[in-house]
Amino acid sequence: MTDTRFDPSRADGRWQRAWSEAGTFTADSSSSKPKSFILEMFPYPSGRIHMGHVRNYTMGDVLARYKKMRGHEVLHPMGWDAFGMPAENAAMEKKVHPGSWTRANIAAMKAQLQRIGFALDWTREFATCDPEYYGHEQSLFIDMYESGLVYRRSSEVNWDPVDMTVLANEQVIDGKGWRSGAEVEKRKLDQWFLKITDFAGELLDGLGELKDWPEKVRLMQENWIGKSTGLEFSFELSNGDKLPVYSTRPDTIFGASFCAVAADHPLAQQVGASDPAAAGFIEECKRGGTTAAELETAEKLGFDTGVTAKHPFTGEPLPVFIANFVLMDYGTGAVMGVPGHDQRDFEFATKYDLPIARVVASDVSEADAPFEGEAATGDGVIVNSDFLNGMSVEAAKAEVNARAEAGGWGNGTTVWRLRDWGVSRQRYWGTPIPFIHCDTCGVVPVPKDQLPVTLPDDVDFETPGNPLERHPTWSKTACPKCGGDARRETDTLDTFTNSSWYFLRFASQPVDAPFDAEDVAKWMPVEHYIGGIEHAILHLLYARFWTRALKHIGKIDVAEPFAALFTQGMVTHETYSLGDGSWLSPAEVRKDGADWIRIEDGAPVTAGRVVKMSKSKKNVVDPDGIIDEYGADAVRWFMLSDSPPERDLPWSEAGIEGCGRFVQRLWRLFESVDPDASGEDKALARKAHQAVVAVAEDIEALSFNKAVARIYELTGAAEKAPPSESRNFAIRTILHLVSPMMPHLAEEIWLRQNESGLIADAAWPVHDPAMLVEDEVTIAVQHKGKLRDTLTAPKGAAKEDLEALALASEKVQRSLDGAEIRKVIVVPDRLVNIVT
RNA sequence: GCGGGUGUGGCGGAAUGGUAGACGCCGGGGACUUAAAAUCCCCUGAUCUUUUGAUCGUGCGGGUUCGAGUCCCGCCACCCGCACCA
Repeated sequence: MTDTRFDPSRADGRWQRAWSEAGTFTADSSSSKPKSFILEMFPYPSGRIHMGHVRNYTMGDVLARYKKMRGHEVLHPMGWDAFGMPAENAAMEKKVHPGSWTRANIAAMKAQLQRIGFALDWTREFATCDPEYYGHEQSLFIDMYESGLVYRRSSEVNWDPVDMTVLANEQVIDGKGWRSGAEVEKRKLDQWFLKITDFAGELLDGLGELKDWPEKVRLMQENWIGKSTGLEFSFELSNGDKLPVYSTRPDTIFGASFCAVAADHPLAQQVGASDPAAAGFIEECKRGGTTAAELETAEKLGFDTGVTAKHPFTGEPLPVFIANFVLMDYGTGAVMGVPGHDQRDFEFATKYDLPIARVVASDVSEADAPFEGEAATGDGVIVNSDFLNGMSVEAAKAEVNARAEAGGWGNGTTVWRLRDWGVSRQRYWGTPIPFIHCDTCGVVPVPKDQLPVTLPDDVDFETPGNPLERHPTWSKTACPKCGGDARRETDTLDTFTNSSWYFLRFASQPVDAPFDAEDVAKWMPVEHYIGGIEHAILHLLYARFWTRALKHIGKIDVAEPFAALFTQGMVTHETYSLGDGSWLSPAEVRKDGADWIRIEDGAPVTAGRVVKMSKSKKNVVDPDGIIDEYGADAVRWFMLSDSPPERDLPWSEAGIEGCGRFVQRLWRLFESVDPDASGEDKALARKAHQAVVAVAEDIEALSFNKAVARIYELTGAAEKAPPSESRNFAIRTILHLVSPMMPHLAEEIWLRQNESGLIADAAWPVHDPAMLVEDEVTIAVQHKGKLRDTLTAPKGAAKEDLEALALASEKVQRSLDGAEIRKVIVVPDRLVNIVT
């Protein structure tokens, strides 16, 4: 029975069921095999799987299947990052409960993932909105609270007036909410915080050990944590108070000509209270835009408070300004202004006509060198600075720090840019914060035997704001301590907490605890974590923090959750637009000669830039339709072909067609095996052995595009070769090599070749090292640095023989044209270069 | 402004300092077919040349080297991240 075509519509489902029934990809924690935890960032159940998911999960899938073939016990799980605002928005717009909306999306997306044939352990599937999951999260949150890692304080927060919620600093982009895009306001609220700043140093130092993380991500986190060292010291003010400031350049202290405080600094508030002009200026500062463009051009503005600060060394009085460029939430919210050596201070001093002194110069003789329109921020020697004169910048810093500490007016300190993580959200669809407010006992954690604190189902989304707060009964409870009337916390946790420990729950999921430390130890850390670069800071930093925090409180013994991180590129597509600027989807247009037109009415269409697939630009291609047409294997193959995985992958109709053709090409190749063929084809056999090694190396380096190219090469060679035992061997090898990438086709062939069991359980082919070595090599012959001829020589030929062979070449002789040979360079097995 | 990345045919991209363009896509020509689809074969960086072949060619300008896409110095362009962080 010879079928001329592979029919994915029949084969795909059959094998997906076979794997599921056999439990092929169920991970066994008690296995004695080496363990591999392969993880892709779990999806938010938005409704549909998109091409970005497909690419992400295909990469992880190839790794997982490959690791299994190499004899590893593989954990490759999948779940749902199911809390979040889209569900509440859907509730408001479509009048469905966030829970049912989310569950329906999960069901649809799971079916889509299963159609692609991913080697996932579905027995460990969970959604973060499962009460079992968030109940354990509540329990961990209480543990952290009891260890002092959770605290509550009133704080000015970023309030999103459209989503009616608080946003973390990280969720404010250019002064606007990351989701709503609305201008963020400042509000004071009682908030829950996680003490990520306790771990700032650890999180920074830990980056050094993450050798298999992209340099880019490590740098982004490093900048985000933002360590700086300097001197914190106090000025004595003319009004009797002290003004603490922070500076990284105490060496320039003799160049200080003013002080400046933030608009919301206590001193500014104090002055503003009695001086309407000051109050007006403070208001103006708060109104000032915070977008990049506005900051770029914003003028440095100040308001002289009339208060002066006494210079700690010279005793000179320095004017104290309220200034629009000083930030309250960094350092002490106040700075000393050194115009000569800080660009902002320079601009400020120029505007307000303050002295600009030089205290750092390239050389002592340059002590009076004028400024050239900007501050001198470079290195040099200290000048015009009394006892610091002649010192290097570094030595002067140390000297000033020492004198400040000895004098008791300052201390060398480290300042971090990282802020504590505000996790309170005034939303419904999230993990309820498991605390109770009692008028007598204060804030009391919910006793663990009462967890989970579950969300009520009967909620109203008609009015904006937090449905939990409006619920008639939910928040009413008894205090666990005194039994009196009390109120439940109505804030829920930021969804980033859900994704901060989910990998631990994948590794181990007992009923009565978040995880079992022993099982966690078996699987963690994640060997390969794959996902988008957009999580470089938030999710990845929070997950690192939770892991360290859980280690700190003795729950686990792992410090870093992800041994290797891979950030894959996006799937992109050309964009199409009409003359009026409206976007068209790829399905609505077609090519007409050299131009694009709308199919419907032939209207001319402009093909625009190739950008990330997005609903707004309509340049999306739905995976389901493509799978219907070409089958799962063709889609998987496309995702791995051509573009290196870290770069963007441009989707193209021609590309997927090519992949579909290749699936059929392989089918025909496998069908062409003549089991009775005999004879050796050493060159082909060698190619097969080489491919086994090369494809393995490529997969391990996640260079899937190269692995794909190697398989194409071997396939081409096998197609052309006459029947032989070697050819059958090469074809069998191809079958194994493609099986992680095209698992359905591979199973189908495996069955047709009467092999037993599933190829998914088969081992990676073993290569013969002796067969990797060529016995003949092609030698390039160069003259004047250019290629003149190539010749064939036995592998390992002597230098003299190669030289003689090269000189014997007619082409080489013609190029030499009788010139005198000065030197001959011979690289064994590679080339001969003749220098004249 | 600071930090990082990328730049190679018509396109996606290969290439331990050693034959630039593997592999795929597009395109051209041919075979098979009544025809089409499918499939197979050949060609496909540029210029010159009938061919043999020659010259040029990895963003730009220098340099190191017998030999540079690869190393060094100096630029340019584009993309990404951060940004009044004292």
